Amino acid sequence: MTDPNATPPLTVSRHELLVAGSDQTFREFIHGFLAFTSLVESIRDKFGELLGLSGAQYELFITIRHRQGDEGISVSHVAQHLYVSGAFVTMETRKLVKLGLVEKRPNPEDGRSVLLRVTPKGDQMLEDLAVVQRPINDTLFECLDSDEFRLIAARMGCLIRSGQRAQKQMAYLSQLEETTDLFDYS
Amino acid sequence: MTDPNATPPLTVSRHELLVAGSDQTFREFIHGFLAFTSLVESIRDKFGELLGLSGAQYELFITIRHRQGDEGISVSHVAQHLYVSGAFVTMETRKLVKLGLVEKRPNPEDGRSVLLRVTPKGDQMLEDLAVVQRPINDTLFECLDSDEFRLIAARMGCLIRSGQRAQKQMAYLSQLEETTDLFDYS
DNA sequence: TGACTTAGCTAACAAACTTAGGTATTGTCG
DNA sequence: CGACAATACCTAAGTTTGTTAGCTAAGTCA
Repeated sequence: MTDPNATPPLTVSRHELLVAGSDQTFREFIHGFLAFTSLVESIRDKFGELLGLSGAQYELFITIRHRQGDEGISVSHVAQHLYVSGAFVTMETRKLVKLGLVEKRPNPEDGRSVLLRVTPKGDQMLEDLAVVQRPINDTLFECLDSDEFRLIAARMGCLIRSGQRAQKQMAYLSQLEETTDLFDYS
Repeated sequence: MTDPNATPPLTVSRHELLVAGSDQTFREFIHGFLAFTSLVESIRDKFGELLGLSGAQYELFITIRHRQGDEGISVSHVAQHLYVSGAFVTMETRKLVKLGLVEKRPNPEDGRSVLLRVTPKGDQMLEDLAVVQRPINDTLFECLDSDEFRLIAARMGCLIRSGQRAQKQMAYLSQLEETTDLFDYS
């Protein structure tokens, strides 16, 4: 028999993430974070729509521009940054190339590799879009003052690295599960 | 002819979000935020997998528990919180009901409405899962100290409200576009 | 009562991916 | 050098994750 008054077990243990010994704040924070994420994604879909792109295509597009450097970025590197399969990048990139927004050229240093770069037309489209993005982004982060924004921006790199560690840790744990069947509720 | 040395237009204008008059930090922040979001989502998919659920089902599942209160939550309210269609909630909920994790009962106060609630079996599964979540969540937010965590957690509500405003603003602007064809690059 | 709106369901479809399997190229090691 | 594994990309087929359209039942309100 489960005690209906039992406190559910904590979903975090670091004392920095507990408030009065409870993970309630953390749980609220996670749900809030996910809700905010949905909102940001729906807005990004609209940005893409203005350019005639799907949300995924738009994300691919701005990722290429952000990472292209002087020479361009390879398909596999884009896939790594977006955490999607290379095959998906190949397929969606083809559409961007067809639209004249991205160009592909062979990597002179590696015959297997292809370098992706945003075309001048693509750059122009993104510059035009900024007119729309500006007021939306201003609204989106209205809550943050200068110090708060800088703090969070400065933490992003660390958060991504810790996220990658957590992801690996999770992969290990879930592979462990496979062999022990701890969660077999069938 | 486009001047290759021209600075791209700003994607934000609030001075709080600009660093030395540039939106470079903001752009990095957005890309970092999206990358972090992908990592969190991939981890959540794994949590779901341990319970035999897809990522979307798991998200639905924990959202029902989070919002059910004493009486349960309606299909349409869940859909609103997750920003998905009611039809999708109906379909995925059916699977959770079949697995015995969620129960549906008619809303005594409204014959059209159905109330969703996590069953004791479902609660037990989520409690067992906490053992795995704890170390992963600890790793995921290693970068944040107590003050930073509390600050960000305290800002979530405001961020969601501003996100909703931005979403409406965006819907308005994009509907405006439809009639003016400002972004017709065809 | 009649006209409209809302809640939920089903079915058909579209979008956003993945996996499997192929080819060409490169790196490595006896 | 030659064999062989690994890497980069591509294509095709399938899966997951949603959506829209249209229906029924129930509530709202003049």
